Amino acid sequence: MRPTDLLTVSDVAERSGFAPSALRFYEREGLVHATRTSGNQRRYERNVLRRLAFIRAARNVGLSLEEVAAALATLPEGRTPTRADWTRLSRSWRHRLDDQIAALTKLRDGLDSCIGCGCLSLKKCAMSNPADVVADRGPGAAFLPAPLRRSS
Amino acid sequence: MRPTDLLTVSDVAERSGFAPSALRFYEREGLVHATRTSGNQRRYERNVLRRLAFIRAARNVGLSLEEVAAALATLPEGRTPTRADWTRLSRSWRHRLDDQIAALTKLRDGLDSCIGCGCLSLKKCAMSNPADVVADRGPGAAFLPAPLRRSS
DNA sequence: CTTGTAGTTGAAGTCAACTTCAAGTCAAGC
DNA sequence: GCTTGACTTGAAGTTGACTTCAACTACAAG
Repeated sequence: MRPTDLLTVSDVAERSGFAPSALRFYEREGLVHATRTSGNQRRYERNVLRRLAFIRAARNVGLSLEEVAAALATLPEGRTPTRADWTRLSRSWRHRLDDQIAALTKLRDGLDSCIGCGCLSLKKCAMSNPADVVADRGPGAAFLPAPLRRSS
Repeated sequence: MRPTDLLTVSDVAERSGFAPSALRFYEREGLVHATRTSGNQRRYERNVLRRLAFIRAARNVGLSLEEVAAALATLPEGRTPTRADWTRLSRSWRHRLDDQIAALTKLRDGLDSCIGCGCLSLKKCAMSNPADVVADRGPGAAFLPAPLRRSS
């Protein structure tokens, strides 16, 4: 589309759905990389789109940018990541999603009994204290997965 | 436990699991109410614990404080809320949880096929674009329920 | 009455994940 | 070569839900 096959920031913004400001932010945070023209404008290689797709997907799963960065850092340095590389990164999400679904399901089922009783007891109600645990705010047993958790 | 049956801020903090600072914040925001001693210290009625239980539960379901406030505002002014009042408030969460669970399940199932293909295509992959919709950032079709959504 | 713990306030800080702004520079079509 | 729109930067602002701080006051046990 351009003299070379490099993409401008607005190309990438349009194709990835991320705002240009987000792209710059991600670059500052080390999540994506861009080369520069002689005039200091960003030029992206096409593979950045896959990286951005990964980032969006990871955010949907509930990963923080920090976690995403850590995951991306495990990609091989020298070569272009293969399909298998991406698959490896995605596979761990399955677990995370299972956990999230299980937590919400438990919450919902707790709600069913809660509607029956109308109690909202702090110590007993599955909705406000879903794991049947007396609120112990230690770092240990968090009921909801991080993205859903309200810690205090 | 005290001369009257009124609770101090630390009583409530301990029993509800909310930090005193959160309790003061909730009071400023109009979510809970406290009377004052002659020396201007807060004294809570016991029913505040139920209100706080509701707040915690609502937060777990993914409601914002603003939504919680709106829900609490529908409670009757004059009388102490009945079991039926709380039940009515809780009932609407069932839907919300169902939506959240459905969204996550769809995401997970999308992941299964995604692991198979390793594509992470922006336009096609269920993980980064789970509703099979070209990213249209209008206010309309949001894939995930609000608490899970990453809007851009 | 003294002492120490618990409580009070408004203002400011925190965190994540960006967005917005101002002031200026680059690239491309005519 | 000129104009116009795209791009650059660092700094500051945004949002939600609180937490932290400093400076001060209240309450209850001894």
